[in-house]
Amino acid sequence: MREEAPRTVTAICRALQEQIDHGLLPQGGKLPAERKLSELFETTRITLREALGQLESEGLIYREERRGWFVSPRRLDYNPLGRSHYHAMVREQGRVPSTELISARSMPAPADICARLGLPALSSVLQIRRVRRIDGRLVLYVEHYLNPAYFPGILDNDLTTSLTEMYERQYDIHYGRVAFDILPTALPAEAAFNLKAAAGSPGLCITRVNRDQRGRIIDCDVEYWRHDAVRVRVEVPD
Amino acid sequence: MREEAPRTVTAICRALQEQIDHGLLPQGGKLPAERKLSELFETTRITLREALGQLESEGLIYREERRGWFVSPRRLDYNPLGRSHYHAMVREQGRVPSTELISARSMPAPADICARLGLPALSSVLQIRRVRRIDGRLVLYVEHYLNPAYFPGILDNDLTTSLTEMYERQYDIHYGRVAFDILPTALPAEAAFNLKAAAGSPGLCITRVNRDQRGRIIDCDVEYWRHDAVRVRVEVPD
DNA sequence: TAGTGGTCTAGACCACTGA
DNA sequence: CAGTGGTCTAGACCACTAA
Repeated sequence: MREEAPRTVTAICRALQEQIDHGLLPQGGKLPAERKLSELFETTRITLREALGQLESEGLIYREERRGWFVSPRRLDYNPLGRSHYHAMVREQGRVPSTELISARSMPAPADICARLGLPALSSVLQIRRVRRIDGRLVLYVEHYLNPAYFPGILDNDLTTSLTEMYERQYDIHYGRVAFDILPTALPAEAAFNLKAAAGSPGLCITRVNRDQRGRIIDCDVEYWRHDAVRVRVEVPD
Repeated sequence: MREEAPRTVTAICRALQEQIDHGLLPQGGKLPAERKLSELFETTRITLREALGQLESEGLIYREERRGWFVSPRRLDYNPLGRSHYHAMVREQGRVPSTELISARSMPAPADICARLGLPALSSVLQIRRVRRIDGRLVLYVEHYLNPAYFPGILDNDLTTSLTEMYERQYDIHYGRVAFDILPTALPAEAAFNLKAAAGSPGLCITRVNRDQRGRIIDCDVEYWRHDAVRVRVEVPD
Protein backbone atom coordinates (compact mmCIF):
# COMPACT_ATOMS: atom_id res chain seq x y z
CA MET A 1 0.00 0.00 0.00
CA ARG A 2 2.75 2.37 0.92
CA GLU A 3 6.49 2.05 0.67
CA GLU A 4 8.70 2.57 3.70
CA ALA A 5 10.78 5.68 4.05
CA PRO A 6 12.57 6.89 7.16
CA ARG A 7 11.24 9.95 8.97
CA THR A 8 7.67 9.17 8.01
CA VAL A 9 4.69 8.49 10.21
CA THR A 10 4.68 4.84 9.22
CA ALA A 11 8.36 4.37 10.00
CA ILE A 12 8.03 6.05 13.38
CA CYS A 13 5.06 3.89 14.24
CA ARG A 14 6.93 0.74 13.33
CA ALA A 15 9.97 1.74 15.34
CA LEU A 16 7.98 2.55 18.46
CA GLN A 17 5.81 -0.51 18.09
CA GLU A 18 8.88 -2.70 17.89
CA GLN A 19 10.28 -1.17 21.05
CA ILE A 20 7.02 -1.80 22.84
CA ASP A 21 6.59 -5.34 21.55
CA HIS A 22 10.07 -6.24 22.71
CA GLY A 23 9.35 -4.82 26.14
CA LEU A 24 12.00 -2.13 25.95
CA LEU A 25 9.29 0.27 27.01
CA PRO A 26 7.52 -1.39 29.95
CA GLN A 27 3.70 -1.49 30.23
CA GLY A 28 2.48 1.65 31.90
CA GLY A 29 5.87 3.28 31.30
CA LYS A 30 6.16 6.84 30.12
CA LEU A 31 7.50 7.66 26.68
CA PRO A 32 10.19 10.34 26.31
CA ALA A 33 9.06 13.90 25.71
CA GLU A 34 7.62 14.71 22.30
CA ARG A 35 10.50 17.05 21.52
CA LYS A 36 13.02 14.36 22.43
CA LEU A 37 11.25 11.85 20.23
CA SER A 38 11.01 14.24 17.32
CA GLU A 39 14.75 14.86 17.54
CA LEU A 40 15.38 11.14 17.76
CA PHE A 41 13.39 10.49 14.60
CA GLU A 42 14.68 13.66 12.93
CA THR A 43 11.26 15.03 12.28
CA THR A 44 8.81 17.69 13.46
CA ARG A 45 6.56 17.49 16.44
CA ILE A 46 3.55 17.59 14.14
CA THR A 47 4.68 14.50 12.30
CA LEU A 48 5.65 12.78 15.50
CA ARG A 49 2.27 13.50 17.05
CA GLU A 50 0.61 12.07 13.97
CA ALA A 51 2.46 8.83 14.63
CA LEU A 52 1.61 8.86 18.33
CA GLY A 53 -2.03 9.40 17.40
CA GLN A 54 -1.97 6.28 15.21
CA LEU A 55 -0.50 4.18 17.98
CA GLU A 56 -3.11 5.59 20.34
CA SER A 57 -5.95 4.59 18.07
CA GLU A 58 -4.43 1.12 17.80
CA GLY A 59 -4.52 0.98 21.59
CA LEU A 60 -0.77 0.55 22.03
CA ILE A 61 -0.20 3.80 23.87
CA TYR A 62 -2.41 6.33 25.61
CA ARG A 63 -1.99 9.81 26.92
CA GLU A 64 -2.89 11.64 30.04
CA GLU A 65 -3.82 15.27 29.63
CA ARG A 66 -0.66 17.38 29.81
CA ARG A 67 1.27 14.55 31.39
CA GLY A 68 2.52 12.72 28.37
CA TRP A 69 2.32 9.38 26.59
CA PHE A 70 2.35 5.96 28.23
CA VAL A 71 2.47 2.36 27.07
CA SER A 72 -0.95 0.74 27.39
CA PRO A 73 -1.08 -2.16 29.84
CA ARG A 74 -2.88 -5.27 28.66
CA ARG A 75 -6.63 -5.06 28.33
CA LEU A 76 -9.14 -6.17 30.92
CA ASP A 77 -11.56 -8.88 29.79
CA TYR A 78 -15.06 -7.75 30.61
CA ASN A 79 -18.26 -9.72 30.30
CA PRO A 80 -21.17 -7.33 30.91
CA LEU A 81 -23.46 -10.34 31.35
CA GLY A 82 -21.26 -11.72 34.12
CA ARG A 83 -22.44 -11.69 37.68
CA SER A 84 -19.18 -10.64 39.32
CA HIS A 85 -18.60 -7.02 40.28
CA TYR A 86 -15.76 -4.77 39.23
CA HIS A 87 -13.30 -5.42 42.06
CA ALA A 88 -13.76 -9.18 41.89
CA MET A 89 -13.42 -9.21 38.13
CA VAL A 90 -10.23 -7.18 38.13
CA ARG A 91 -8.68 -9.27 40.90
CA GLU A 92 -9.53 -12.49 39.11
CA GLN A 93 -7.35 -11.25 36.29
CA GLY A 94 -4.43 -10.60 38.60
CA ARG A 95 -4.77 -6.82 38.66
CA VAL A 96 -5.37 -4.29 41.40
CA PRO A 97 -8.70 -2.42 41.29
CA SER A 98 -9.68 0.78 43.01
CA THR A 99 -12.70 3.08 43.00
CA GLU A 100 -13.19 6.75 43.79
CA LEU A 101 -16.45 8.53 44.38
CA ILE A 102 -17.07 11.74 42.46
CA SER A 103 -20.61 12.57 43.54
CA ALA A 104 -23.81 10.97 44.80
CA ARG A 105 -27.20 12.61 44.95
CA SER A 106 -30.85 12.45 44.15
CA MET A 107 -31.78 14.28 40.96
CA PRO A 108 -34.51 14.60 38.32
CA ALA A 109 -34.01 11.77 35.85
CA PRO A 110 -32.67 12.76 32.42
CA ALA A 111 -35.09 11.74 29.68
CA ASP A 112 -33.01 8.84 28.34
CA ILE A 113 -32.50 7.45 31.83
CA CYS A 114 -36.23 7.68 32.52
CA ALA A 115 -36.87 5.64 29.42
CA ARG A 116 -34.26 3.02 30.25
CA LEU A 117 -35.47 2.59 33.81
CA GLY A 118 -39.10 2.53 32.71
CA LEU A 119 -39.97 5.44 34.97
CA PRO A 120 -42.63 8.10 34.31
CA ALA A 121 -41.53 11.56 33.19
CA LEU A 122 -40.04 13.87 35.83
CA SER A 123 -39.15 11.02 38.18
CA SER A 124 -36.32 11.33 40.66
CA VAL A 125 -33.35 8.98 40.44
CA LEU A 126 -30.25 8.41 42.51
CA GLN A 127 -27.13 9.28 40.59
CA ILE A 128 -23.73 7.99 41.67
CA ARG A 129 -20.65 9.02 39.70
CA ARG A 130 -17.36 7.22 40.18
CA VAL A 131 -14.04 6.54 38.51
CA ARG A 132 -12.25 3.20 38.60
CA ARG A 133 -8.63 2.27 38.21
CA ILE A 134 -6.65 -0.81 37.30
CA ASP A 135 -3.17 -0.95 38.80
CA GLY A 136 -3.49 2.75 39.51
CA ARG A 137 -4.46 3.73 35.97
CA LEU A 138 -7.75 5.55 35.45
CA VAL A 139 -9.72 3.45 32.99
CA LEU A 140 -13.42 3.87 33.67
CA TYR A 141 -15.85 6.67 34.43
CA VAL A 142 -19.31 5.44 35.46
CA GLU A 143 -22.63 7.05 36.14
CA HIS A 144 -25.02 4.78 38.03
CA TYR A 145 -28.72 5.61 38.05
CA LEU A 146 -30.78 3.76 40.65
CA ASN A 147 -34.52 3.50 40.95
CA PRO A 148 -34.91 5.17 44.36
CA ALA A 149 -37.94 3.05 45.25
CA TYR A 150 -35.72 0.02 45.78
CA PHE A 151 -32.77 1.55 47.60
CA PRO A 152 -33.85 3.84 50.45
CA GLY A 153 -30.91 5.35 52.30
CA ILE A 154 -28.28 3.81 50.07
CA LEU A 155 -26.41 7.11 49.65
CA ASP A 156 -25.37 6.96 53.30
CA ASN A 157 -23.09 3.99 52.62
CA ASP A 158 -19.45 3.94 51.64
CA LEU A 159 -19.92 4.35 47.91
CA THR A 160 -16.41 3.36 46.92
CA THR A 161 -17.30 -0.30 47.44
CA SER A 162 -19.34 -2.65 45.31
CA LEU A 163 -22.95 -1.64 44.73
CA THR A 164 -23.72 -5.23 43.81
CA GLU A 165 -22.74 -6.47 47.25
CA MET A 166 -24.64 -3.64 48.93
CA TYR A 167 -27.78 -4.55 46.98
CA GLU A 168 -27.52 -8.13 48.19
CA ARG A 169 -26.65 -7.49 51.82
CA GLN A 170 -28.93 -4.60 52.59
CA TYR A 171 -31.79 -4.93 50.16
CA ASP A 172 -31.83 -8.62 49.26
CA ILE A 173 -31.73 -7.64 45.60
CA HIS A 174 -29.70 -9.77 43.18
CA TYR A 175 -28.86 -9.12 39.56
CA GLY A 176 -30.98 -11.02 37.10
CA ARG A 177 -31.34 -10.36 33.40
CA VAL A 178 -29.06 -7.73 31.87
CA ALA A 179 -29.27 -5.81 28.60
CA PHE A 180 -26.51 -3.57 27.33
CA ASP A 181 -25.45 -1.30 24.47
CA ILE A 182 -21.92 -0.71 23.26
CA LEU A 183 -21.10 2.49 21.44
CA PRO A 184 -17.61 3.27 20.16
CA THR A 185 -17.19 7.03 20.41
CA ALA A 186 -15.01 9.79 21.80
CA LEU A 187 -15.04 10.35 25.55
CA PRO A 188 -17.49 13.18 26.32
CA ALA A 189 -16.14 16.13 28.28
CA GLU A 190 -17.20 14.89 31.73
CA ALA A 191 -15.72 11.45 31.21
CA ALA A 192 -12.52 12.78 29.67
CA PHE A 193 -12.03 15.24 32.50
CA ASN A 194 -12.48 12.66 35.23
CA LEU A 195 -10.22 10.19 33.46
CA LYS A 196 -7.58 12.88 32.94
CA ALA A 197 -7.85 12.12 29.24
CA ALA A 198 -7.60 14.61 26.41
CA ALA A 199 -11.01 15.85 25.29
CA GLY A 200 -12.12 13.68 22.41
CA SER A 201 -9.92 10.69 23.23
CA PRO A 202 -11.27 7.44 21.85
CA GLY A 203 -13.57 5.68 24.26
CA LEU A 204 -16.15 2.94 24.59
CA CYS A 205 -19.54 3.70 26.06
CA ILE A 206 -21.33 0.73 27.59
CA THR A 207 -24.84 1.25 28.91
CA ARG A 208 -26.22 -1.55 31.06
CA VAL A 209 -29.79 -1.95 32.23
CA ASN A 210 -30.01 -4.38 35.12
CA ARG A 211 -32.99 -6.31 36.42
CA ASP A 212 -33.30 -8.13 39.71
CA GLN A 213 -34.26 -11.74 40.44
CA ARG A 214 -37.92 -10.75 39.99
CA GLY A 215 -37.40 -9.07 36.63
CA ARG A 216 -37.77 -5.49 37.87
CA ILE A 217 -35.46 -2.88 36.39
CA ILE A 218 -33.37 -1.76 39.34
CA ASP A 219 -30.63 0.38 37.89
CA CYS A 220 -28.77 1.54 34.84
CA ASP A 221 -25.00 2.05 34.47
CA VAL A 222 -23.50 4.36 31.89
CA GLU A 223 -19.85 3.40 31.61
CA TYR A 224 -17.13 5.23 29.68
CA TRP A 225 -13.99 3.17 29.22
CA ARG A 226 -10.68 4.26 27.80
CA HIS A 227 -10.84 2.35 24.53
CA ASP A 228 -7.52 0.58 24.96
CA ALA A 229 -8.26 -0.65 28.47
CA VAL A 230 -10.90 -3.24 27.78
CA ARG A 231 -11.99 -6.15 25.63
CA VAL A 232 -15.62 -7.16 25.90
CA ARG A 233 -16.09 -10.95 25.98
CA VAL A 234 -19.59 -12.25 25.95
CA GLU A 235 -20.48 -15.85 26.61
CA VAL A 236 -24.09 -16.60 27.20
CA PRO A 237 -24.35 -18.91 30.19
CA ASP A 238 -26.21 -22.14 29.48
CA MET B 1 -12.55 23.59 30.80
CA ARG B 2 -11.58 25.80 27.88
CA GLU B 3 -12.96 29.16 26.84
CA GLU B 4 -14.26 29.69 23.37
CA ALA B 5 -12.32 31.62 20.80
CA PRO B 6 -12.92 31.75 17.09
CA ARG B 7 -10.50 29.98 14.81
CA THR B 8 -9.80 27.24 17.33
CA VAL B 9 -10.36 23.52 17.04
CA THR B 10 -13.19 23.64 19.56
CA ALA B 11 -14.98 26.46 17.76
CA ILE B 12 -14.68 24.73 14.39
CA CYS B 13 -16.04 21.50 15.87
CA ARG B 14 -19.01 23.29 17.36
CA ALA B 15 -19.78 25.11 14.13
CA LEU B 16 -19.65 21.96 12.03
CA GLN B 17 -21.55 19.94 14.59
CA GLU B 18 -24.31 22.52 14.62
CA GLN B 19 -24.58 22.42 10.85
CA ILE B 20 -24.84 18.66 10.95
CA ASP B 21 -27.33 18.56 13.83
CA HIS B 22 -29.59 20.98 12.01
CA GLY B 23 -29.45 18.87 8.89
CA LEU B 24 -27.79 21.53 6.76
CA LEU B 25 -25.29 18.87 5.80
CA PRO B 26 -27.33 15.79 4.92
CA GLN B 27 -26.39 12.30 6.17
CA GLY B 28 -23.89 10.74 3.82
CA GLY B 29 -23.26 14.15 2.24
CA LYS B 30 -19.76 15.29 1.40
CA LEU B 31 -18.15 18.14 3.26
CA PRO B 32 -16.47 20.93 1.27
CA ALA B 33 -12.77 20.54 0.48
CA GLU B 34 -10.36 20.97 3.36
CA ARG B 35 -8.86 24.07 1.77
CA LYS B 36 -12.30 25.60 1.37
CA LEU B 37 -13.15 24.85 5.00
CA SER B 38 -9.86 26.23 6.28
CA GLU B 39 -10.53 29.47 4.38
CA LEU B 40 -14.06 29.57 5.73
CA PHE B 41 -12.83 29.26 9.31
CA GLU B 42 -9.81 31.48 8.64
CA THR B 43 -7.32 28.89 9.80
CA THR B 44 -4.73 26.44 8.54
CA ARG B 45 -5.38 23.03 7.12
CA ILE B 46 -3.51 21.49 10.05
CA THR B 47 -5.88 23.06 12.54
CA LEU B 48 -8.88 22.26 10.44
CA ARG B 49 -7.84 18.64 10.14
CA GLU B 50 -7.44 18.49 13.90
CA ALA B 51 -11.08 19.50 14.20
CA LEU B 52 -12.20 17.01 11.55
CA GLY B 53 -10.30 14.31 13.42
CA GLN B 54 -12.21 15.11 16.61
CA LEU B 55 -15.54 14.89 14.85
CA GLU B 56 -14.42 11.64 13.27
CA SER B 57 -13.61 10.11 16.64
CA GLU B 58 -16.99 11.24 17.92
CA GLY B 59 -18.52 9.39 14.99
CA LEU B 60 -20.17 12.44 13.44
CA ILE B 61 -18.20 12.36 10.22
CA TYR B 62 -15.96 9.85 8.47
CA ARG B 63 -13.55 9.91 5.63
CA GLU B 64 -12.86 7.82 2.62
CA GLU B 65 -9.25 7.53 1.59
CA ARG B 66 -8.39 10.39 -0.74
CA ARG B 67 -12.06 11.08 -1.40
CA GLY B 68 -12.91 13.44 1.40
CA TRP B 69 -15.07 13.79 4.46
CA PHE B 70 -18.70 12.75 4.76
CA VAL B 71 -21.46 13.08 7.34
CA SER B 72 -21.98 9.77 9.14
CA PRO B 73 -25.41 8.23 8.58
CA ARG B 74 -27.17 6.92 11.67
CA ARG B 75 -25.75 3.80 13.24
CA LEU B 76 -26.97 0.28 12.64
CA ASP B 77 -28.22 -1.56 15.73
CA TYR B 78 -26.49 -4.90 15.87
CA ASN B 79 -27.16 -7.75 18.26
CA PRO B 80 -24.46 -10.39 17.75
CA LEU B 81 -26.59 -12.86 19.67
CA GLY B 82 -29.49 -12.36 17.30
CA ARG B 83 -30.48 -15.05 14.86
CA SER B 84 -31.13 -12.86 11.85
CA HIS B 85 -28.49 -12.48 9.16
CA TYR B 86 -26.95 -9.28 7.85
CA HIS B 87 -29.30 -8.53 4.98
CA ALA B 88 -32.41 -9.19 7.04
CA MET B 89 -31.10 -7.14 9.95
CA VAL B 90 -30.26 -4.14 7.78
CA ARG B 91 -33.59 -4.26 5.95
CA GLU B 92 -35.49 -4.46 9.24
CA GLN B 93 -33.98 -1.11 10.07
CA GLY B 94 -35.14 0.43 6.84
CA ARG B 95 -31.76 0.46 5.14
CA VAL B 96 -30.40 -1.14 1.98
CA PRO B 97 -27.74 -3.84 2.46
CA SER B 98 -25.28 -5.22 -0.06
CA THR B 99 -22.37 -7.66 0.02
CA GLU B 100 -19.30 -8.12 -2.15
CA LEU B 101 -17.01 -11.10 -2.25
CA ILE B 102 -13.27 -10.45 -1.98
CA SER B 103 -11.93 -13.99 -1.91
CA ALA B 104 -12.88 -17.54 -0.97
CA ARG B 105 -10.48 -20.44 -0.56
CA SER B 106 -9.27 -23.29 1.54
CA MET B 107 -6.16 -22.42 3.57
CA PRO B 108 -4.09 -23.55 6.54
CA ALA B 109 -5.78 -22.22 9.67
CA PRO B 110 -4.01 -19.36 11.44
CA ALA B 111 -3.15 -20.27 15.03
CA ASP B 112 -5.82 -18.10 16.66
CA ILE B 113 -8.51 -19.40 14.33
CA CYS B 114 -7.46 -22.97 15.09
CA ALA B 115 -7.91 -22.27 18.77
CA ARG B 116 -11.29 -20.61 18.36
CA LEU B 117 -12.66 -23.38 16.15
CA GLY B 118 -11.23 -26.06 18.44
CA LEU B 119 -9.27 -27.62 15.58
CA PRO B 120 -5.90 -29.40 15.85
CA ALA B 121 -2.75 -27.61 14.69
CA LEU B 122 -2.18 -27.31 10.95
CA SER B 123 -5.82 -27.91 10.10
CA SER B 124 -7.33 -26.54 6.92
CA VAL B 125 -10.17 -24.05 7.06
CA LEU B 126 -12.36 -22.35 4.51
CA GLN B 127 -11.79 -18.63 4.45
CA ILE B 128 -14.34 -16.26 2.92
CA ARG B 129 -13.58 -12.54 2.84
CA ARG B 130 -16.30 -10.05 2.09
CA VAL B 131 -17.26 -6.41 2.46
CA ARG B 132 -20.73 -5.20 3.27
CA ARG B 133 -22.47 -1.91 2.67
CA ILE B 134 -25.41 -0.03 4.11
CA ASP B 135 -27.13 2.31 1.65
CA GLY B 136 -24.05 2.03 -0.52
CA ARG B 137 -21.56 2.95 2.20
CA LEU B 138 -18.80 0.46 3.01
CA VAL B 139 -19.15 -0.30 6.71
CA LEU B 140 -17.94 -3.85 7.36
CA TYR B 141 -15.05 -6.07 6.33
CA VAL B 142 -15.49 -9.70 7.40
CA GLU B 143 -13.37 -12.80 7.35
CA HIS B 144 -15.39 -15.98 7.82
CA TYR B 145 -13.57 -19.17 8.80
CA LEU B 146 -15.59 -22.36 8.38
CA ASN B 147 -14.83 -25.82 9.66
CA PRO B 148 -14.55 -27.61 6.31
CA ALA B 149 -15.85 -30.87 7.74
CA TYR B 150 -19.37 -29.46 7.91
CA PHE B 151 -19.58 -27.58 4.63
CA PRO B 152 -18.33 -29.65 1.68
CA GLY B 153 -18.58 -27.80 -1.62
CA ILE B 154 -19.86 -24.57 -0.11
CA LEU B 155 -17.34 -22.44 -2.03
CA ASP B 156 -19.17 -23.26 -5.27
CA ASN B 157 -22.18 -21.21 -4.20
CA ASP B 158 -22.92 -17.54 -4.76
CA LEU B 159 -21.01 -16.17 -1.79
CA THR B 160 -22.55 -12.71 -1.87
CA THR B 161 -25.68 -14.07 -0.22
CA SER B 162 -26.34 -15.08 3.37
CA LEU B 163 -24.19 -17.91 4.71
CA THR B 164 -26.76 -18.48 7.43
CA GLU B 165 -29.44 -19.33 4.88
CA MET B 166 -27.03 -21.52 2.93
CA TYR B 167 -26.17 -23.45 6.10
CA GLU B 168 -29.84 -24.12 6.71
CA ARG B 169 -30.91 -25.00 3.20
CA GLN B 170 -28.00 -27.10 2.06
CA TYR B 171 -26.53 -28.52 5.25
CA ASP B 172 -29.42 -28.45 7.72
CA ILE B 173 -27.22 -26.55 10.16
CA HIS B 174 -28.76 -23.83 12.31
CA TYR B 175 -27.06 -21.36 14.56
CA GLY B 176 -27.16 -22.22 18.24
CA ARG B 177 -25.08 -20.74 21.00
CA VAL B 178 -22.84 -17.79 20.15
CA ALA B 179 -19.86 -16.25 21.93
CA PHE B 180 -18.22 -13.03 20.85
CA ASP B 181 -15.46 -10.55 21.67
CA ILE B 182 -15.52 -6.83 21.01
CA LEU B 183 -12.26 -4.97 20.65
CA PRO B 184 -12.12 -1.23 19.99
CA THR B 185 -9.02 -0.63 17.87
CA ALA B 186 -7.78 0.89 14.64
CA LEU B 187 -8.68 -0.84 11.40
CA PRO B 188 -5.78 -3.09 10.38
CA ALA B 189 -4.32 -2.56 6.90
CA GLU B 190 -6.41 -5.23 5.15
CA ALA B 191 -9.67 -4.00 6.63
CA ALA B 192 -8.86 -0.35 6.02
CA PHE B 193 -7.91 -1.03 2.43
CA ASN B 194 -11.08 -2.94 1.63
CA LEU B 195 -13.25 -0.35 3.35
CA LYS B 196 -11.47 2.47 1.51
CA ALA B 197 -10.66 3.90 4.92
CA ALA B 198 -7.47 5.68 5.90
CA ALA B 199 -4.95 3.33 7.49
CA GLY B 200 -5.44 3.50 11.23
CA SER B 201 -9.02 4.77 11.14
CA PRO B 202 -10.96 3.93 14.28
CA GLY B 203 -12.75 0.60 14.07
CA LEU B 204 -14.52 -2.04 16.06
CA CYS B 205 -13.40 -5.66 15.81
CA ILE B 206 -16.07 -8.22 16.66
CA THR B 207 -15.08 -11.87 16.68
CA ARG B 208 -17.94 -14.35 16.81
CA VAL B 209 -17.71 -18.06 17.41
CA ASN B 210 -20.86 -19.84 16.32
CA ARG B 211 -22.19 -23.24 17.32
CA ASP B 212 -24.96 -25.20 15.66
CA GLN B 213 -28.11 -26.74 17.13
CA ARG B 214 -26.01 -29.65 18.42
CA GLY B 215 -23.41 -27.47 20.13
CA ARG B 216 -20.62 -28.07 17.58
CA ILE B 217 -18.44 -25.09 16.67
CA ILE B 218 -19.18 -24.54 13.01
CA ASP B 219 -17.55 -21.26 12.11
CA CYS B 220 -15.93 -18.07 13.31
CA ASP B 221 -16.42 -14.55 11.94
CA VAL B 222 -13.87 -11.81 12.33
CA GLU B 223 -15.68 -8.56 11.64
CA TYR B 224 -14.15 -5.10 11.30
CA TRP B 225 -16.70 -2.32 11.44
CA ARG B 226 -16.19 1.36 10.82
CA HIS B 227 -16.57 2.56 14.38
CA ASP B 228 -19.26 5.12 13.62
CA ALA B 229 -21.46 2.72 11.68
CA VAL B 230 -22.69 0.48 14.44
CA ARG B 231 -24.11 0.28 17.92
CA VAL B 232 -24.03 -3.12 19.56
CA ARG B 233 -27.25 -3.92 21.44
CA VAL B 234 -27.34 -7.11 23.40
CA GLU B 235 -30.49 -8.53 24.90
CA VAL B 236 -30.30 -12.04 26.14
CA PRO B 237 -33.39 -13.88 24.94
CA ASP B 238 -35.41 -15.52 27.73
C1' DT C 1 10.90 27.76 37.44
C1' DA C 2 12.10 24.66 33.68
C1' DG C 3 10.22 21.62 30.75
C1' DT C 4 6.26 19.68 28.67
C1' DG C 5 2.13 19.10 26.14
C1' DG C 6 -1.65 21.76 23.65
C1' DT C 7 -2.34 24.65 20.05
C1' DC C 8 -1.61 27.37 16.00
C1' DT C 9 0.77 29.67 11.74
C1' DA C 10 2.14 29.55 6.82
C1' DG C 11 3.59 27.46 3.85
C1' DA C 12 5.34 23.06 0.52
C1' DC C 13 5.34 18.76 -2.55
C1' DC C 14 3.31 14.44 -4.05
C1' DA C 15 -0.10 10.90 -5.41
C1' DC C 16 -4.31 10.06 -6.46
C1' DT C 17 -9.44 10.97 -7.75
C1' DG C 18 -12.74 12.35 -10.74
C1' DA C 19 -14.20 15.03 -14.56
C1' DC D 1 -5.55 17.62 -16.05
C1' DA D 2 -7.27 20.31 -12.21
C1' DG D 3 -8.28 19.80 -7.63
C1' DT D 4 -8.03 17.17 -3.55
C1' DG D 5 -6.34 14.72 0.33
C1' DG D 6 -1.93 12.83 2.46
C1' DT D 7 2.17 14.20 4.23
C1' DC D 8 5.88 17.00 5.86
C1' DT D 9 8.78 21.31 7.26
C1' DA D 10 10.13 24.83 10.71
C1' DG D 11 8.97 27.32 13.51
C1' DA D 12 5.88 30.01 17.60
C1' DC D 13 3.28 31.04 22.08
C1' DC D 14 0.69 29.58 26.08
C1' DA D 15 -0.90 26.92 30.14
C1' DC D 16 0.04 23.61 32.91
C1' DT D 17 2.88 19.82 35.47
C1' DA D 18 6.34 18.44 38.27
C1' DA D 19 10.44 19.38 40.62
